[in-house]
Amino acid sequence: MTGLRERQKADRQRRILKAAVTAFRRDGYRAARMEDLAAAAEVSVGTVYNYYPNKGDILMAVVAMEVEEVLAQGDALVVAPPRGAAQALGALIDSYYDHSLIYLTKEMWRHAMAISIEAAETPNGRHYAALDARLCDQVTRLLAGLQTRGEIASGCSAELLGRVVFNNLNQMFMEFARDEAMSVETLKNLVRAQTILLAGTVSVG
Amino acid sequence: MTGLRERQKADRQRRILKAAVTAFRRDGYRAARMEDLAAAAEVSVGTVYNYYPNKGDILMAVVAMEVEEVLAQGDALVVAPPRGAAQALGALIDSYYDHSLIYLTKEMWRHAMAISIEAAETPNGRHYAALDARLCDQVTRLLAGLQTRGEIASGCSAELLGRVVFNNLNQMFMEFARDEAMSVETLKNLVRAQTILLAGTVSVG
DNA sequence: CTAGAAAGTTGAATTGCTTCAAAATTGAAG
DNA sequence: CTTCAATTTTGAAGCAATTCAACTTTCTAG
Repeated sequence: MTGLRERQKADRQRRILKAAVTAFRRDGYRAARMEDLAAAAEVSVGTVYNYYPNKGDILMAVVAMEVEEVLAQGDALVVAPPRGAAQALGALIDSYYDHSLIYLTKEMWRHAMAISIEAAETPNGRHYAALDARLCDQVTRLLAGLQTRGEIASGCSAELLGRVVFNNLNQMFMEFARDEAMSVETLKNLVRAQTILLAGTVSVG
Repeated sequence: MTGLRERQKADRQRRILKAAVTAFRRDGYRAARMEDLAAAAEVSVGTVYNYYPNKGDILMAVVAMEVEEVLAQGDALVVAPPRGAAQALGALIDSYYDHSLIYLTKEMWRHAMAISIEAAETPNGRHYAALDARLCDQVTRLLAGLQTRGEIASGCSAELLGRVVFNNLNQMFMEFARDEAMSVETLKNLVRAQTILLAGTVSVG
């Protein structure tokens, strides 16, 4: 079943990813050289490229870890949202932001975002776009649930509103990543006010 | 006054920028090599670097051209907006999108956006952020004007709403740049619906 | 007009990501 | 235990952006 080859392969994969997270966090994504990273993982540069097609993909693997966890947390909230449109949306958005810097630094996020735009048509970019789409969908599902519970006017499309809310929180997260000095609390407060404006306009009671 | 040196300098600057626009549009930003670009401008690579600190800055110069013209057009609209919140906002946003691919291709936009995030703390990134801020401010000024004219509820902060509208149109523009297949018309229709949702919630009459 | 300083140009060297042909390792069959 | 095919690893070569020390051109003053 688990032959030597397979075990070694899994082990190397793990070592490379671990080395990458360490190096990226310590030196920054740009400054971390593929050679250093390979050395830390105790493989050659060529081997790293056997596991990941390029440097950006390694970063994307880290992003995926972060976002998958965020999505899992978010689903729990969508299933049982707090009372009130503002509370529910606020809780979801806070949970996103609170879990945004566990594996990634702002600098790493900046590069991840840059790659996702720059290389939109590559597996890289598509993967990132897919994660984004799932987050957007999650916001939309929450809004749809709130409509069902009668906490948001049912006249307006949850799709449309969800997209706008998501676009806003996403853009604000970029702002946050851009500005090393901005704290998560500041971000949360800003977006909370904006989201209340958005949801408030269509909320009931 | 205009010594030989100054004339040559201005001439080279112009030649380099022109060569860049041509090369970027023809070969794509990534594929256009600094050497080709230098050759087309009839200078050496080193000279290009004497005029622009790096490849990204050349692209940013082109972005600046595009956005400055967009801002000028927009100001005309802000001064005398059409009747009705939806009409006025729609006109402004359409004017942005209609003038987005004059000098730049989608591919160039993608790289420009990537650079602006990736290198947020460099002159490059700051310049791009400043242009963004001016666009956001323009949207806000339009909204403030509509409030004065009584076409939007004066209870809500023009700052806040302007930011949200801008974040949304900006994010949608990124989507547009990411997707080679999306037409400007599609983009305009999508954003129009979203903006009406946003403005409609606070519009009067 | 000429010498020297100032400003600008040049392209070869450097750097770091990526590729790829040769070498090494692992698994399977006899 | 060999043999050989399949898989994987390796690191040197290739490529494109960027730097920089040597070289030119332009300007200024005498």
